Order: sequence, then structure tokens, then C-alpha cells
Amino acid sequence: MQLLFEDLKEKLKKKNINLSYQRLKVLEYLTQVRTHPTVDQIFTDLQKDISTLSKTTVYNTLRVLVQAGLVRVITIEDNETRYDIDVRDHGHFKCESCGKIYDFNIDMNSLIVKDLNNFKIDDKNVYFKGICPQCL
Amino acid sequence: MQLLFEDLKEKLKKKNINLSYQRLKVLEYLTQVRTHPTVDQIFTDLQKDISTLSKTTVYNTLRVLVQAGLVRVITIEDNETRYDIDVRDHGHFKCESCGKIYDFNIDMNSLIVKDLNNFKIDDKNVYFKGICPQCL
DNA sequence: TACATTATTGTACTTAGTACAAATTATAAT
DNA sequence: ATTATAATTTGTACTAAGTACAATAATGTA
Repeated sequence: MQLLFEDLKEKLKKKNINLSYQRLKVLEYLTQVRTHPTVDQIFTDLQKDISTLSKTTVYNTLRVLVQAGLVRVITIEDNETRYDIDVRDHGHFKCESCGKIYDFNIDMNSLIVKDLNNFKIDDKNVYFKGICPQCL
Repeated sequence: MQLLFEDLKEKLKKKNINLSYQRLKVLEYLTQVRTHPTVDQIFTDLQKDISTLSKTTVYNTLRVLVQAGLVRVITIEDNETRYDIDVRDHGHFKCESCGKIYDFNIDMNSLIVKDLNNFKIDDKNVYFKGICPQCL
């Protein structure tokens, strides 16, 4: 996990994105808390360490990280935008009972569809909903 | 198209959902306007016909229709909830240039993943983003 | 028709996210 | 080190989506 964080710092440097204290803290948080947190969760938790933290900074930082391709946005639910440090292709399952979001492996290449022959595809998201084993 | 609308009216009756004027108008709109409209688009257009229409009614109606399984929610973008009268399995592609949302066929069964063996899956969504042929 | 139930409407409220200017911090050059 | 410049953070005000709820209207039923 620590390796991932150091790796991400390198990637930021290479993209000429300043490694400010706040940005590093957000990045560190996302590498450690793998529950696909919302802005509010990130802000509330980080504020315990950084008392002067502004929610705007969290929004700004996440926008920067998403644009840099280091973080992905999850819009599985219309009323909650979530963030994921894992940008590799994978699906998300939301349990409608406990609310937890699970990652699952998926072969995105097996998804390629003839209908989109002449389309330039930049981003693929697969969202499932239902009930998880623990809640069943 | 008219056949679809009549068919949907039947389904509403069978589910004991009142066929109020407003609900029928929303349903009719969704069968005719296949651009995956937002609440605001539905409300603005229908208000031309129904001057007393309330946005709350549109929200209520859509909730009823979604719960009845006659309409599906599309959360491809975090800042815009859209609605689709086509509840059959299919994917959605959003062009990040013109904003248009395209439907595409997809074999959801080929997607089944071992990671979700003990999960009860109720809803499957596939969202792609990129640039459409017209914008390329 | 009269009653009970359900749906609609409008207002007030909540909350996620944005705009923007002031203050702070970092960067670079001399 | 000092200054000038640029970038970042912060806080406030604002916008817009969506909800809560009570009053009104419409509908179904005996």
C-alpha cells in the first residue's frame, strides 16, 4: 500500500502537478480507505488531521486527480458521487441493503460491441446492484 | 410507438397504479422522446401542455414508474439523472463532445463474473464515455 | 351522492457542488 | 536571503437538484 502511495507521488510529479500537503493527504487517504468514499467522507476524516481544511480544496484536488487519471469517479447512485483510487478496469456492485460497494473483476475486452464500431471509447463503467452475501 | 404506450398503460393497470393524467403524460413523453431526458427536460416540455404541472409531480411519477419497473434510471454522469423507458438490458454511451447519449446492444449474460457468485444481482448498468462518430 | 383514498400542487427546506476573491503558500530569479 | 511571481487554499456566497410536507384537487367505491 505504501508502495502505491509512493508510486502515485511519482506520477503526480511527472504530470507537473504540485505535491501540496492537502493533495498528498487526499491521495494517501484514498490509498488507505478503499470503501469508495464520497467527498463528504474524505473531508470529514481529513479535517481531523488538517483543521483548516476546506471542502472546496477536496473538490479541487479530486478534480485534479481525476483529470490526471489517478482517480476514477463512480456514479453508481444518482445522489452520491464516489471516488476510487483503482483506475484499472473493474466493475462495481452496490448492495442495496447495507450500501457497501464491492469491486469485481471483469474482462472489459469481452464487452466490445459492434454498435460502437466508429466510436472512440475513453471510459468504461459497469455498475451492478442487488444484495450482497452478508445481507442475504 | 403507440402500441408501446398502450402496452405500458396495461402494465400500470395490472400493478394497480392509478392512470392519472399527469402520469400518462409523463409515460407518453418517455415513449416519444428517446433522448434519455432529465427531470427538468420532462418538466419543461410537459408544462407547455399542462400549465399547472408541478415539478414534484414529475419526481413522484418517475419514482412510481421506476419502482414499478417501467422506467430505468441512468446515472452515467454525476450531475444529471436521466430516465429511459427501455428497461431491456442495453448499454449507454455518452459523447463527451456533444453530450448525446447512445444506446447499444450488449450481451449481459456474457458478463457474469465469478466474483459475484453468491450475490443477488437485480440491476446491471454499462456506461461508456468517449466521442461519437459525428464529433470525430 | 357521500365518503375515503390517492394524487397533485406549491412552498420551504436540505444538500451537493460551483464561483470567486482574499489570503496563504510555494517557486524562481536575482 | 529577498523579492516578485505564480499556484494553491480557504471561506463565503451562490446555484441547482431533490425532498418534506401540508393544503388542495381528483379519483374510486359503497
